[in-house]
Formats: sequence, C-alpha cells, structure tokens
Amino acid sequence: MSTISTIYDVSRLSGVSTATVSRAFSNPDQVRESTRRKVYEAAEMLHYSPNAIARAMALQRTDKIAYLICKKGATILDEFYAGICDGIMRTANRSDFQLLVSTEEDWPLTVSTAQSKQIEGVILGGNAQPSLVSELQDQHVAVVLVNNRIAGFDLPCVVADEASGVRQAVELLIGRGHRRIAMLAGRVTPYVIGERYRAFLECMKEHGLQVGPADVKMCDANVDGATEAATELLSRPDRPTAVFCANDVVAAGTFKAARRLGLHLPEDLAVVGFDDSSVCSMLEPELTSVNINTRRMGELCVERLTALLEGEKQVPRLTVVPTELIIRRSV
Amino acid sequence: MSTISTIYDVSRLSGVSTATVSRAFSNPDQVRESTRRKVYEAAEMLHYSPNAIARAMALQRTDKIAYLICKKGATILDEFYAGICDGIMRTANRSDFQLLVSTEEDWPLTVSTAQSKQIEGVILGGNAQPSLVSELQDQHVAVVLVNNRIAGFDLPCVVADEASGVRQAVELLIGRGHRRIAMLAGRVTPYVIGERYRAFLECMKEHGLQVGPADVKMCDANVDGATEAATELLSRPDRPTAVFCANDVVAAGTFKAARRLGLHLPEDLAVVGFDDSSVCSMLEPELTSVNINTRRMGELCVERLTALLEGEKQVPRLTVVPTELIIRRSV
DNA sequence: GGTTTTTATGTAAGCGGTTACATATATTGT
DNA sequence: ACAATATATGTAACCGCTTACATAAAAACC
Repeated sequence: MSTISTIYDVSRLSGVSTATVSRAFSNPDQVRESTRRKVYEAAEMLHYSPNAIARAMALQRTDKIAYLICKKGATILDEFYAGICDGIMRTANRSDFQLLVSTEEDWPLTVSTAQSKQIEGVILGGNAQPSLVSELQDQHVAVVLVNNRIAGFDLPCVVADEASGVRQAVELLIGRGHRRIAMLAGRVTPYVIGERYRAFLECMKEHGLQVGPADVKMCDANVDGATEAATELLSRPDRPTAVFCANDVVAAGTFKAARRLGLHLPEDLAVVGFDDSSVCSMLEPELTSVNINTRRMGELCVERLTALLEGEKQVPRLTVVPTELIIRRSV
Repeated sequence: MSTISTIYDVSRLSGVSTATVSRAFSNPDQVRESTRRKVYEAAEMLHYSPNAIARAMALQRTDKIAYLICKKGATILDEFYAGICDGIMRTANRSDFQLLVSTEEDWPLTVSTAQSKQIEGVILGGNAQPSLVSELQDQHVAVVLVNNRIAGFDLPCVVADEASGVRQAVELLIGRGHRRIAMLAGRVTPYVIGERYRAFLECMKEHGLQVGPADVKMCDANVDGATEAATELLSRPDRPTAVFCANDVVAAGTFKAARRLGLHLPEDLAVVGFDDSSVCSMLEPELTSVNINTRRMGELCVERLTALLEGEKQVPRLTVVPTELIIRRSV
C-alpha cells in the first residue's frame, strides 16, 4: 500500500468514469445501486480515500476555520480558553471542519494570512480588536466572538451569563449572613471584568448593601497580584468577611493572603471564585466557584460559524450560556 | 475588494506570464529585479496572496501536521499537554505548517482520515498505541512521539529528563535531612510513571535509603484519588516526613490530606511535585516542583517532524529535554 | 413496439497554482 | 560585430476532484 490511489485508479478498476466515482461518493443517490457497489468495491481494494485538497480546490471551499485567542500573554494554557478550544475542536472535528488554533501574539492573524490559508471563518476569543474584526468582515471572512462583545458590529457573540453567575455567588454570601463583601477584581479582559463588576454592584445595591471605593480592589489576574491586593484588603481594621473574586486564580491568591494573615477559612473569611477551574478542588478548603460551561460555548461558536458560512439568515446575534454556582467549603 | 484575486489577475495586470508571477513569489532570484517589482506592485494593488490550496495541489504537499493527545480522559485542558501544544503551535505557525489538534477520543485518527485530510506528519502525545503507530508508518505518515517511548519502533521521541528531575527532587529532600520519603505515584501514563518510579527507587537506593512496599502508593492522577491515598499514607504511625509526588495534582491532594490531618506544611511534612504547573504558586505553602519545559518539547517535536518530512537522514531518535527543580516553600 | 420522459453515465473544462521544456533576451568573449 | 553562453520569460501540461452539458440507457406511456 505504498502509493496513494486517486479517483482515476478507482475509475479504471471499476470500469466507470471518474465522474461516476465522484458521484458515488458525494451524491450516492445519483448513481445506480449496482454501479455504486462496483465503485465501493474497487475503492475498498485500493484503499482509496478522496483527497481533501483536490476537493477543496474544485469546490472552492475549504471548510477551514480558525480559533484565535486574543488576550495579552494568554496561551492555550489558559484553562478557560482551553475549555472553549476543546468544545470547538470536538465540534469542528465532528463536522469535518479543519481547525487552526493560535494566539494573537505568535500568529497575528491578518487578512492576507486568512486569505492565503483559505480560512473561511474565525472565532475570536477574548479581547479582539474592532479593527481586526472589521478587516476580516471586509474580506468576507465569517467572524464569531466568544467571551466578548463589541458594540457596533453585526456578528454572533457567544458569552456566559455573567450577571446570573455573579448574582448566585453574591446571594449565597448574603444568605450566609455576610454583609461586608468585597470584590477582588483581577484584570481578565475588559468585557468580562466590566460585566462582573457591574453585576456585583447591582446585586449589592439591590440588597441594600454598601460598596465603598475601598471594597473593590483591582489587581493583575495572577496569583502574586491577587495575593498582594488581598493582603491589603484583609489588613483593614474593618476587613470584609467575604471576598468575591473575579476568577479562581485571584481566589487562590486570596487564600494565600488570608492564611498568611492567620485567618482561618471559611470561618474567618468566605471566598468565592469564578470559572470553576481545576484548582477549585485542589485548594483547601475547596473553592466555591461559578461554573462556566466553556465546552458548550465552544460548540456554540462552531454552530454559529457554520450557520454563517451556510449563508443562513437570522443567525442569533447573542447566545448566552447559563452559569452555575458550585458550592464547596470555602463559604 | 470583494473578490479574491488569482495569479492570472496579477499576470494580466503586470503584463507577464503566470509562470513568472509564480516564480516571483516562490523563487524570487529566478526573475529579474525589474520584473519582480512590476509583479509585486500588481500583486499589491490586487491584494493578491497565493492560494495555499492550489499550491498544495500542485506541489503535492500540504504542510499539514496533526497533534494527537493519546491519554484517556485527557483534553487540551491538561496543562502538560497544553504546554506541548503551545510549543507545537508556535513552531508550526512560524514554519507555515498547518496544525490540526485533537484527542484520541473525539477524533480517532485513522489511516484513512490522515490520508483524506492529507496529513503528512503526526505528533503523538502520551500513551499512543503501537498499532496506531505502525499503521501510520505503513502509510508513510511521519510520526513523532512526545512524552513517550515505544520499544521496537524506529521513530523520533521527545521526552523530558525524568531521571534527572526525580534525582534533583529526591536529593533535595535527602539534603534537608529527610529519611522516610514516600512516593505517591499518580497514574499519569505508563511511560511516565514507570520512569519516575524507577528513578525514585534507584536514587533512594544509591543513598542507602529503604523503600518498603508501603512507601509507594499508586493512585488515580486526580485530586480525590491523591487525597485518599495520601491520607492513608500519612495516617501510618511511622508516617513519612516527606512525600515525592508523581505530579502537581497529586501533590495538591497530599496538601489537602495533610491539612485535614492537622499537619503543618512544611514543618511536619515536606512535599515535592512534578511538572511545575500553574497550581504550584497557588498552593500555600508554594509547591516545590520539577519544571518540564513543555513548550520546548513541542518545538522540538515540530523540528523532528520537519526533518523527517524533508527526508533528512539521521534524525535523532531520542531527544531529552532537561528538567529543573524549582524550589519553593513546601520543603 | 415505438415514442416520450426519466434516469444513469460519460466527456471535458475548470479550480489556481507549479514547472519541464522551449524560446527569447541579455551577457560575455574574441 | 557576431557567435557562444548564460539568464529570463513564456507555453502548456499537470495535480485530483467536481459538475455542466451531452449522450446513452432504462422506464413509462399509448
């Protein structure tokens, strides 16, 4: 089986024309049962399988899409974006799409690369620049945004229900009797931090709770930044009894700060995270966090993209994936 | 700029033949300076960029490679395999390779899929089955193994220097005065666990330290499995004073078990992990762990694969990437 | 059974590049 | 200035598949 066989080989062996062989594979109902069998048999013998490149060439479509992670310093290592990637991959593989993955940094997706690699659609994860989006759209590359929204653009966005997640988390804290609740706002992406912050304020206000300027601290979305900020927050005389963290990494930093200050969790301090990443169960006590179904988000991205590519009208512009609070021992 | 331009358009606008245009792009030194400029100018005006599909068709090479994660239950979410993936992606993008990524589960790579998708080379991560390897090799698909070795196959493998990593970790513990050192062997992949276990025994023996059957505990490579196993291990009357963990997740489980048993880290128990994953700095105390340069491993995979595809003789069969112990406060 | 209609198959022209070979143009030597 | 050589460009076939159109075969009709 050393050489790869082509449609011509099958044609010759089965005694029909290449056109018929082609039809037997892509439009089986156009060829008579008996002929079809002959073709399949020959194909089987030759271990024939159609050449996707030649197919793409003839059909003028490549079924090739890309997932670009737009977040400074982020890689596929980012558990959140990896989760989305997983969902995209699964769905793409199932639908026979070819998926190229990259981060903005090591492969700045430009119109010309998209063009030359014949990419038909792009899923932009995170903080995509409007200029990139409009360039791509100008070139008729289908674009879907995930975990982000950009005002003034007409394209499908897939996001998590941040507001509901925040509400569930904050209301759990309130329900457990907490009144002085702080927020540790790690700088994830502008969109996400904005949503979570807004929802936090809104929810606190609804419950008649004060949020002073010192109750919300910004910090870098990594352990060190969070530990530092949390230390400040928890060193205040009227320190909060609960901290709502913008994500799990920040929560881990809060854990470290608390422990170093001699506080016991969850007795002295309740902590809630966001993302429900794998660290939640590695921490002690285990971290209560808001689960985001990233895989589902990825799947939906591909579905929306497919719909765009098929030229469907009425592709939903906004898809919101539910979030769910996972209660563990940190509260 | 709505329609995409082809080499014919450039040919017409610049007044030279398509052959020359083609050469101007792929073999610039074969065309005279002045002609080249005309061609580039026309291309610029038309926003021309060569069609990769057509190119692949003519050249009979696709520059398409795949990375397949072979580990039950594993996804791209696995930080270790994601790190490798990151390295692969960067290098692949730089060298103009197209990369398809998948896990064994949701896209069982078969010879026919490899064939029809025109995949020229495959990087198999983790526990690849020999049967898959030989099938692929039979079809002349280039194969590189990463984080694994299979006896009896002639192919490049890229692995970490497990033995050295283990030695550094264990010798650190011994250097700090520990004598009763246990190993918590999470079932990662057969190859990896085998290497780490063997190296552990060897190193202990060299230092004249006993390793009883109760001193090595197998467990699932997740937090719960590790917590359970660690609890048993640490409940013994003559409990070890240090635990060498097969990876960081297992170490996190050990942390939890220790804390629940009222042990203080690092005073009552020293813990060392493996992989130096992101959780290391999230734990309190921060986890000492063996760093594996996964990105480098990924890069090397692509380099080896490229070498195979270019038909180079003497592609190294074994590439060992150094490991480095990162000392933190858990010891 | 012969004509019309329907269905199955074949022929050949692309899809957008590359490249062997032929030809035209430039460079060199005397 | 002309032949010999080196270099630049053009012509056209090919990569493997699809599909419009033409033709052949089968089915349906009277």
